[in-house]
Amino acid sequence: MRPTLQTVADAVGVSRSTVSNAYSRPDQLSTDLRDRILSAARDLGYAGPNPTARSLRRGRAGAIGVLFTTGLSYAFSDPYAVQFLRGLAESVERHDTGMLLIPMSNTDEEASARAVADAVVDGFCVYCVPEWHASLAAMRDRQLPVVTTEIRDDHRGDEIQVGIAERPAMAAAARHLHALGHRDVAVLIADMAPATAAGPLRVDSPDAIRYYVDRERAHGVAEVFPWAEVTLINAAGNSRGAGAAAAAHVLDRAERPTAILACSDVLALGALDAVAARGLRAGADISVTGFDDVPEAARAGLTSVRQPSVSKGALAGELLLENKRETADRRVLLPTELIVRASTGPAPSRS
Amino acid sequence: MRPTLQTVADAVGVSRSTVSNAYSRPDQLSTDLRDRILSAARDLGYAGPNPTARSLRRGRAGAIGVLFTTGLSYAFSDPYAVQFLRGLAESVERHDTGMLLIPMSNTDEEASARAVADAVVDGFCVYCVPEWHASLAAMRDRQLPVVTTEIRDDHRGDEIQVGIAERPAMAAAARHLHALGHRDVAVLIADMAPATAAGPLRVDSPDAIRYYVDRERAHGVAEVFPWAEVTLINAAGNSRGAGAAAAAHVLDRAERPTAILACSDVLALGALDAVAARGLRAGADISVTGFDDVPEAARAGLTSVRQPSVSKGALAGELLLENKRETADRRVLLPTELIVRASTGPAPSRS
DNA sequence: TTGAAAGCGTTACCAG
DNA sequence: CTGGTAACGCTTTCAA
Repeated sequence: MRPTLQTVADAVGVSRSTVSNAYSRPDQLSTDLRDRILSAARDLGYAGPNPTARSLRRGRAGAIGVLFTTGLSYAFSDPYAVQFLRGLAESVERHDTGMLLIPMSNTDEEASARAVADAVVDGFCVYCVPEWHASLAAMRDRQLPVVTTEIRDDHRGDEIQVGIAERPAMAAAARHLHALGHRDVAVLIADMAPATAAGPLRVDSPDAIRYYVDRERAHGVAEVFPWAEVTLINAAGNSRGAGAAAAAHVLDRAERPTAILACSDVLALGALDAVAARGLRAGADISVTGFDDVPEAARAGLTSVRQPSVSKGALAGELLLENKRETADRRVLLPTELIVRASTGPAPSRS
Repeated sequence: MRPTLQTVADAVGVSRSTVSNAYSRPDQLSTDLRDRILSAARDLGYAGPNPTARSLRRGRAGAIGVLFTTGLSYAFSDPYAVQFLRGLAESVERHDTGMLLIPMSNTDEEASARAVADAVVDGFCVYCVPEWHASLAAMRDRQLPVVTTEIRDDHRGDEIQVGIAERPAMAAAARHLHALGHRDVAVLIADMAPATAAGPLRVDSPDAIRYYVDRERAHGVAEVFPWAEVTLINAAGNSRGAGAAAAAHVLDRAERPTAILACSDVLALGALDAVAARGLRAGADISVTGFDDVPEAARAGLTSVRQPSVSKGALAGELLLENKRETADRRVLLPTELIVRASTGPAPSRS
């Protein structure tokens, strides 16, 4: 049998409490005794206080659960996600807390729900999970603090929210294109619902778009361009490849749009790939905008809507772990900014 | 106070065990009683069995800890890491297990060590952590099953190992270049130790390289080219930007090497960026090879050493969670293959 | 099909 | 500075 605190206590001839103190409160006992206990523990092969037992007793798991969609491609392949996660990791670490990754399977929602129910955590951070996913219900059942990256009007209970104003942010990009004379634009969304086909999509209103972020950003475009004249393309995934494939759908048309607004930089970078592959010049023959302003965007000269990804993650962690009481502190709107680069330019005159 | 199993049991007028069964063994009681219990639980606001308590009692944490270096850039920004992680996630999920991310801070090793000591997990997966890191000692103290992605001769205890033969894999790339007539080559390593300066590095033997993977791959190069004639460049980070900056160091020399062997694809892609930025043609003016064969490599026409990243992760998870007994099953060598693309070509004749 | 009892390994409190 | 006592919330025999 594995040695426990008791084993060590017996060996040294002290009580459990003292051994416990030797590990968790070094100042509560003489250095001498502490050393004796620690070395006895080593000799006995005691692995240190059992974290599970400690958690139970302390009433603190020492970790937060991170729910994120696996989508068609793995979420972390988006640099934006990586940055968000880094911010989250930093603040979580400062609170001596870990991150339990809970990938949301799209094929087996029940498995994910079970994972959520069994997660040894003190709270959850939800990131890009479709609102209909079974695991979200399971999460609410846990009645733990929750932070989301979506600022929603239908504020669910007391979820903490940290995010950006999606519509105006995207509208800024749309307005930029409009000012450049563009009138015929396409919007690239990532819709990662299972079994969605990539390709053009015809919906009467942005409201019909399933994912919150896609939907809101589409609304932003609709604020500037009449929705009926906008071409909506579903990339069915959030990756560079998916973006390229989706862009191909409109680039190869006889009457191609003069601009493409992508809902993420990875999609936009893919669109640029497709543009280049056809020998077209971005910013001249066709304009492309992205969203997030990831490092690659700068390198590629991509006009993009910048959002503070790292801070978003850091704040999410901070708010979740400090669990502020005042509602004002539980909803943070972060600023965005349109960064104009070479990928956008005046609309070419139609032939 | 929060309701517990007992609260529900009292309310319904049954024993704790019955309520427990209602959740964990639905077949052990009548549907009727079960429904009564579950609805009472809902009314009382009972959040379901406490995962921590359950873990303690069952002796199973239901998660594995993933140790990875944060390096200078966040580890997941390497597509290779993402693929590995995806494989790991898949097999871990199949075992109804979660993944607890434990980033290894380079600036505060003790914090990481504490995180490892407190992690509620059943085992660890170590991925790209420098061997001297304090957290590894903390991990061994836990005496839990461990899987590494390095096949080492100094086989540490009974760690499970799944990896590739690093030297021969890299030697294949070197041999390919040698056959093309290259004699003056540079090697790009990622060495992410804290406070390392990027730039050329002069070491008497690959043995002096700190990171296992860098070291072994350098050895592979040394099997083909006399080490004294190889230029070693430290990118001090594993990112595209770091690769570009590192490559610049040799590209701007009067006598630049005719080929660059990068220890990862992201570094190689960065090198290609640097090559292109100087108006040089990869595969003609200078050859570049990568390692991993991530999707971007194909897109960029990069010659690379392919390794089965996803399977590596999947196998790591599998072996860790099944915890096979026989030593033969605890060490898996995965195949690699050199994929030749346009980024390598005959060595240009020296002017 | 249900219930009673016995822990799982720790930490917190309070007395000495 | 040290030790006894009482939880923490659950699962698991085993017997009824």
